[in-house]
Amino acid sequence: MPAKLAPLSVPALREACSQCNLRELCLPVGLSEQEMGQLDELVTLRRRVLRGQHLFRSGDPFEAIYAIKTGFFKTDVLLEDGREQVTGFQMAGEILGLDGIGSEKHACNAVALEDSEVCVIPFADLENYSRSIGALQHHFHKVMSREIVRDHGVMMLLGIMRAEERLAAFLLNLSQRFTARGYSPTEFNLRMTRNEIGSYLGLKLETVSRAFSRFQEEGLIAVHQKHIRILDVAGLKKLLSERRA
Amino acid sequence: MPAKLAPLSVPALREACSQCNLRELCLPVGLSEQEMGQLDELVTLRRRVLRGQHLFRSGDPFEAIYAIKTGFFKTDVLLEDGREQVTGFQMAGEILGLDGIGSEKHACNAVALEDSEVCVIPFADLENYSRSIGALQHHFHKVMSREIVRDHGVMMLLGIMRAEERLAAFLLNLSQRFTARGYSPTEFNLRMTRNEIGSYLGLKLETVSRAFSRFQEEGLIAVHQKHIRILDVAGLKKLLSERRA
DNA sequence: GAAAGGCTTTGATCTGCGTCAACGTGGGGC
DNA sequence: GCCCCACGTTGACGCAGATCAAAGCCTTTC
Repeated sequence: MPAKLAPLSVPALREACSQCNLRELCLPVGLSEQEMGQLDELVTLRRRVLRGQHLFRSGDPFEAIYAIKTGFFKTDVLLEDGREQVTGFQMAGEILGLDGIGSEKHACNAVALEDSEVCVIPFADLENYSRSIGALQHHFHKVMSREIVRDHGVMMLLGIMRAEERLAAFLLNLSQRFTARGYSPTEFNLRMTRNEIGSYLGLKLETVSRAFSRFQEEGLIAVHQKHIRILDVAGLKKLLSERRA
Repeated sequence: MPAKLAPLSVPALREACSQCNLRELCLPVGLSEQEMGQLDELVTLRRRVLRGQHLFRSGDPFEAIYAIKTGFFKTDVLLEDGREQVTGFQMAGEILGLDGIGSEKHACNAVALEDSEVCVIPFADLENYSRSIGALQHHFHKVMSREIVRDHGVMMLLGIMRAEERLAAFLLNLSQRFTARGYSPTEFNLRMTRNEIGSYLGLKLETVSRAFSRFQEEGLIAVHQKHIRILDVAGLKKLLSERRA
């Protein structure tokens, strides 16, 4: 875990949201042409975060939320004794930093898993704009709400599913999110290590590795290191719905 | 699990937020006298929910969020095969229904664990009011954000803590919330069954029961059925911070 | 006030995943 | 292009918590 700081800030390229190819996935969903133009004033700053660097750390003062323009992140929480819980993996178009609003400090760490770029959305500005742009206000509320629903899904993973169910749910979720971004639903590269997957799913890395091997033996997927090919989507889904003794 | 429906709606008693003794805990936190008066127009409906009844069910159309005036709730998500994950327990002053905003349908079930009363907050109205009352807007965002942080805490429980750590964290959390409401930090009645605690903590009811017994043997608490007396707060906290082989 | 049924406790046994260990492998840096 | 080291795989074994079982208790209902 590299401790280097200070990813550089770059002055805004003049385009922001209205020209962004993620506008159908990200904050501007549902805004009119003209309203989206207003967002261009809101999002005037980008920030590069190199692989392994932190976008923010738990305890940092909260000032902005971040929309991922390119790249891949994980968020995690650390216990004093060093145990780590990965709370999520985020990809392009998704929002980081919502946990910081409540206490005015970030409540988790956000680490880039590959070289990434984020749009900085100063939170006070967002609240101002969303007071005049109803669609922005409403969509922002939806984004937060979906984060809550997503978290409840993870609680189900962790609370009641067995190891292979957890991994199947994880792969199907990734597949669906890659699809929404125009990538293959069945073939992708994992950006995270087995250890990070395990931490997210409440499993040890050996268990994750064994589950991958088992899925491969059963013809559900083909794994080679971080490269995954899903061979039998229905089979993975069946794993999720069937309970066994 | 009783399936009775249709809790009755009662016309608003003319007082709502400005006279409510929960106003320092609930949505109106941080509002001026005058702004709080405006909330009285927003919250014009209460609803009684008897023990065992649902306030809403997963899939119900989302129209309002709810502030608990009196009583105690659980929220849960059910898997098709009948497995249940309790996602939270809510008490007076806390907000229910935030999960529904994103999809316009409720994403969990909310069940009263004792006879309860909630204030109905029509969501479209809340968004309107919060466009003119900045403090309301901001506080609402804080409420949602804290829900996300709370969920991350539960993910930590479920992902990396052992059974006794989970139960200790659960008791300390209840204690702290009772304290904030003016009740004893060390003596209270659980409103939920061992099974519901287990479902929340990702444990089986027998494990919960055994952990209670163990805590009692060790002099940390006194348990008699649903009645809990915490004898050694520091001891419970120590359980959380110390890692063992 | 008695019966019934849900909830809780406790014990015995089982098992899925963790732990420990050893070895394989591929990508990044010199 | 080679070496190194972080990452991944696989096997053997152990244990925390699940499962199965049985009995007692408390609350609700009529």
